[in-house]
Amino acid sequence: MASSTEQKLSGATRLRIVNAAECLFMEHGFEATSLRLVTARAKVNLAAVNYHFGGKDELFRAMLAQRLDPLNEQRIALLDQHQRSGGPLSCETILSAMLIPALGIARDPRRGGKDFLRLLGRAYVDPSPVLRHFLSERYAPMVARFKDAFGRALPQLGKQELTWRLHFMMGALAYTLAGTDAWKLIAALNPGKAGNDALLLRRLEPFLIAGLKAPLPDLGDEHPNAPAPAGKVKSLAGNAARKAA
Amino acid sequence: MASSTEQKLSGATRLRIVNAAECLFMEHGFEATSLRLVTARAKVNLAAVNYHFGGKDELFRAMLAQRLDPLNEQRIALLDQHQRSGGPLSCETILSAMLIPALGIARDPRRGGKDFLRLLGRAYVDPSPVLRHFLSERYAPMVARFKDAFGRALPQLGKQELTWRLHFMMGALAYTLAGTDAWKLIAALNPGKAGNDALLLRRLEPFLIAGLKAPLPDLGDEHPNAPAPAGKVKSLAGNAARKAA
DNA sequence: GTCTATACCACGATAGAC
DNA sequence: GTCTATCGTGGTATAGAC
Repeated sequence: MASSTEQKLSGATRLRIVNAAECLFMEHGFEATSLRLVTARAKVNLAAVNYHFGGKDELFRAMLAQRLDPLNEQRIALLDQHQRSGGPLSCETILSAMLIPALGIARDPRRGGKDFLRLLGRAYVDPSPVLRHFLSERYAPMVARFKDAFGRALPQLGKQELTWRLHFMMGALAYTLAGTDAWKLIAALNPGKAGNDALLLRRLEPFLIAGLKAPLPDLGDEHPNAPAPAGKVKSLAGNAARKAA
Repeated sequence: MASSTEQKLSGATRLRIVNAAECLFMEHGFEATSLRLVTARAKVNLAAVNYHFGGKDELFRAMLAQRLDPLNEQRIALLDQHQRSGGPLSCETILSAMLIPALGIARDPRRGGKDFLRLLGRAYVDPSPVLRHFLSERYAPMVARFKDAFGRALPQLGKQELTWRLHFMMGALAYTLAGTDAWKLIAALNPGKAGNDALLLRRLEPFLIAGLKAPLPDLGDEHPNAPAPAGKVKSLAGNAARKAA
């Protein structure tokens, strides 16, 4: 049942590097973290990063996978557990299988805490194609399982519509977890209190559930106040025809 | 009635720099865009950036403000227009005042098109404190106006709850606009068709509206003087206590 | 006040000695 | 496996020309 991510850990050096990189990447972000800083904290030579990982990018991805894969595996396991326990699942139950493992990370400083979620949210909107491809690959199994589960719970949604709603949901989730504001806000309001993060999720939950269950959009273009029949907009084609470097 | 953002445009150099920076920042992102590239495209000396803007950060912020401020002013103007035309506004109307100006930008390559919205979304999750402060400052007037409008349309929400829901909504919105996936997906599905972006917003709209109107969360046993240990929140913490490998 | 040339120092990467 | 030396490129600061 080991994580499916790990290659051989050849020595202590590799481990020291990822551990140092973890803190620094989460604290300062990718670009603001220099390999010289990482190697200094890890007490290894600068060139060791290149030897063990091949470059800064790959160190980043390795560190990300080490946290992300267990999170998604945990989500799937929780969903499995719910599905084994009988009848059809409610949206609330399915959603909780996504949120609770994330909450567990947010509460565990040893797994990066809120900083990891923030880093994840940032990576999610990063324009770098390699990072995007890496992330979607890592997310794919989890997303597929949950899409299926939500599809059963929301049969009125077509396949396309379901895809979009999950997209919106992941967006609200990513930004909520990623934004510094949310965590700072709850920390400022209730400084001494535990469970603020749980409170945040209990607020996010009804918002997302209602969004998922929302009535189907009216996609007809025939409405009097519908903004754009085809003939009306000409600038879009020009935009799509822009040069792709 | 002019934009409240602009200081004196002393010369052509400053303009040439922002124009060049706009394309490059939007295309490659902040870090991947070098000042040497910008100044080369603008056909000005490298040091001119530092002279006119003080540094790369401030050039970025200046360029961002030039696009963002008109967008938010347009949103406020649209909301004003709706409010002047009579009775209380529906959530749908208020939301449309936010979405339609953004749609206008997405469709206008001369204002950055979708690239600008993507850049905006990225900036939104940037960990840099200066950038965050800059953005929240630029957003503040618009957010305040819309918060007030939504507050009237959703009187059942308390002030705090309203704040959170707007936060969630902005998150889903920013993510949807920022993500490359959404635009690529609609472009792939309907390559020749105009109005795809409008279609996306018509799908996003009911999701957001339903989320805003969602029933109030059950914040359960949280009381000011009842400190909550981990085991307290039953449905969440109980499950969260699973193995932490 | 504007603009230019140039010098700095930190960064990521790499080759080659050990 | 590890280390040193070095390369090309990045943002920035400054001195001085116009």
